[in-house]
Amino acid sequence: MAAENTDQDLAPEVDLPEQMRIRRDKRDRLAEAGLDAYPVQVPITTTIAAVRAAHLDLPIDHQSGEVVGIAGRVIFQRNTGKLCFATLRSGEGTEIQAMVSLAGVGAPLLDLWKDLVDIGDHVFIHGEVITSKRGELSVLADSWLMAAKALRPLPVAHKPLNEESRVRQRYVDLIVRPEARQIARTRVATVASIRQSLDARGYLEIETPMLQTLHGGASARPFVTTSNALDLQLFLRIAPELFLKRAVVGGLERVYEINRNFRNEGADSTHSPEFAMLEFYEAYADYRVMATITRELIQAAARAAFGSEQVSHLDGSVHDLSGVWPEVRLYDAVSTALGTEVTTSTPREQLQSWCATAGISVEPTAVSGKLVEELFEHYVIEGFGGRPTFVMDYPVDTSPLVREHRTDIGKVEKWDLYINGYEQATGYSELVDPVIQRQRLTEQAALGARGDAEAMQVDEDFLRALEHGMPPTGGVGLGIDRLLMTLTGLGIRETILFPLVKPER
RNA sequence: GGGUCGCUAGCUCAAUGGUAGAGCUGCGGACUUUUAAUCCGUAGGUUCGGGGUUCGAGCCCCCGGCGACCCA
Repeated sequence: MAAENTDQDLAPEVDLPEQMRIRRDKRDRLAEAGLDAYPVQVPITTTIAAVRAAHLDLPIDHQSGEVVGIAGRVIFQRNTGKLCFATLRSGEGTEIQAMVSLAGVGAPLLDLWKDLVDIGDHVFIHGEVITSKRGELSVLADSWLMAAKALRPLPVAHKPLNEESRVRQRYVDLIVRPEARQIARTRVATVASIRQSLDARGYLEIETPMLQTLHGGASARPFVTTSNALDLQLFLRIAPELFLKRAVVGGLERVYEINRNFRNEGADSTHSPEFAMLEFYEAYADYRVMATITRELIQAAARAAFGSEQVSHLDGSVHDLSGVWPEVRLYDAVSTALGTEVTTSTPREQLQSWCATAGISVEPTAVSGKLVEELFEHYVIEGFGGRPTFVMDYPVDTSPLVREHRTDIGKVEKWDLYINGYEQATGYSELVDPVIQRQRLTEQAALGARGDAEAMQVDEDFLRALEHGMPPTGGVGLGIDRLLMTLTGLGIRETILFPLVKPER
C-alpha cells in the first residue's frame, strides 16, 4: 500500500496547505510536551449525554460537586487570557462546554491548551460539573488530555458544504451537518422496523449468494467478475430472487433478505449501481396479500422513523402515507391516457407508432409489453402526484418470473408501487410451474443471444428446485434506499452513506 | 445520450479581457464567564487539467475531468 503511494507519502511538508503544516507541527509539539497526540485510551468516567441528563436542573453559576472525565470533539473554541471555553460534542450529538482555566489546570497546561488544541480535535477533560455565569452546563477542568489530534481543519460549521464534498467526504459531512447524522439514524430505524414487522409475521431472515454463476431474478446488466482460484466467471447479483425461492421450495416458507444488489447501469437521483433491497416471499400468499403487507411495512417504517404516517420532508412538505392506497390497472391507465383502448393484443407496430409520437426512444427489438410500459411511464406516472399508487397487472412478456393472471390472458399478477414518480416496490404472485418457467427462461436466453444484455439466463438448478414443487407464493422486492427517499424526500445519494462516486482525478 | 450551469485560499463565495479579493478559519498579540466571543495585527492562490486567441486570460475559444439540474 505504502509502496504504491510513495509520491503522496513523501510529499514534502512545505507543499501542504499552511493549516495542515501547522497542525502536524502541533502534533509533534504535543509529544515534546509529554502529551500523546493519539493515546490508546483516555480515562473517561461517563458520557457527555449522561452528564447532561444528570444535571438538567443545575442553577446558574453553580458547582455540582461531581467530578467526571469526559471526551468529545472540539467544535467551537472561545479563548480568553486565563480562561478558555470549548464546546465538545460526542458522536451521538450531545454537546457540553469545557472550561479550562489558569486556576483549574495551572499555567503550563493552560498554555498548552491554547497553543495546541484546535477545532476538530478530540480531547479528554477531567473536572467538576458546574454551570457558568451564563448558565451553560460545563466541566471545569482540573486536567485535560489530547484524545486524538485532527490534522485537517474542519469546514466552516455555519455554511453548507457543497454537495459533491458531502458525498465524497461523508465523514466530514457527518461531523458538521446534523441532518447527515440524522439521516443515518433514520435509515437504521427504518430497516429495524422492517425486520420487526416481518419477524412478527413469522418470517426468517436469510442470506443468499451475492456472487452468482448465472445472473437472474431481474432484468438488468450485471457486473462481471472472476474467481481466480476456481477459474470461474461470476456475476454480482442483480437480485436474490431465485435463491429465496429455492428456500421456499425447501420449506422456509416465509423468508426475507435485506442486502445489496448490483446493476451495471448509470446513476442519477433515483438510481445507484449498488443499492439495498428487501425481498420477501410468503407461501400461500398472492400478489394482493403482498400489496397489503408492503403498505403496512412502509407505514410501520414511517411510524418508527417519524412517529407518524404523515412524513415531513426536509423541504417542509408533508406526505401522507396513511390509509389504503389507490390502485390503477396498467392497461386501463394507458388506454385512458391515449384515449383509445390498449390491450395485450394491440399490434406491436401500433404501440411503436404511439411511442414514436410521444418521442420515446425504444430498442427496435422491444417486445409489446415493454412498449406499453414505456407509454405508461411517459403518460401516466406524473399524474399520481406524490400519493403512493399500486399499478396492477403487467404484460407477461416483460415479467418472466410471474405467474399468468388468473383471469386476464396475456397479463401477469404483478404490481408496481409508485411513490413520487419512482418505483418503490414490486410484487408478484410467483410463477411456480416449472414447465412454464423453463419456457419463459428459454425465451429470455434467446433474447440474450440476440444481444439483450438485460435478459436472464436459464438457471437449471433453479428449475430443478421448482420441479420439486414450490407452493403458491407471493413475493415482493422493495428498494431500501428509495424507501428512505420516500420518508425523507432526499435524493438516493443522500440516503446512502457512502455512494459510489467517480474518482476525483 | 442531449442541453444548461458550476469548479477561484482550509471552508463559503467575489472579481468589464488589465495588480486575484472578502467573511469565517489559521498565525502573532490583548482579555477569568464565553456561546459562530470580542479587539488589534498578519499570512494564505498550479483560479479543475491541457491546448489556443490576445500586448495581456479566472474571464473568450477548443479538448478533457468531476459535479448539479433539466430533457430523452
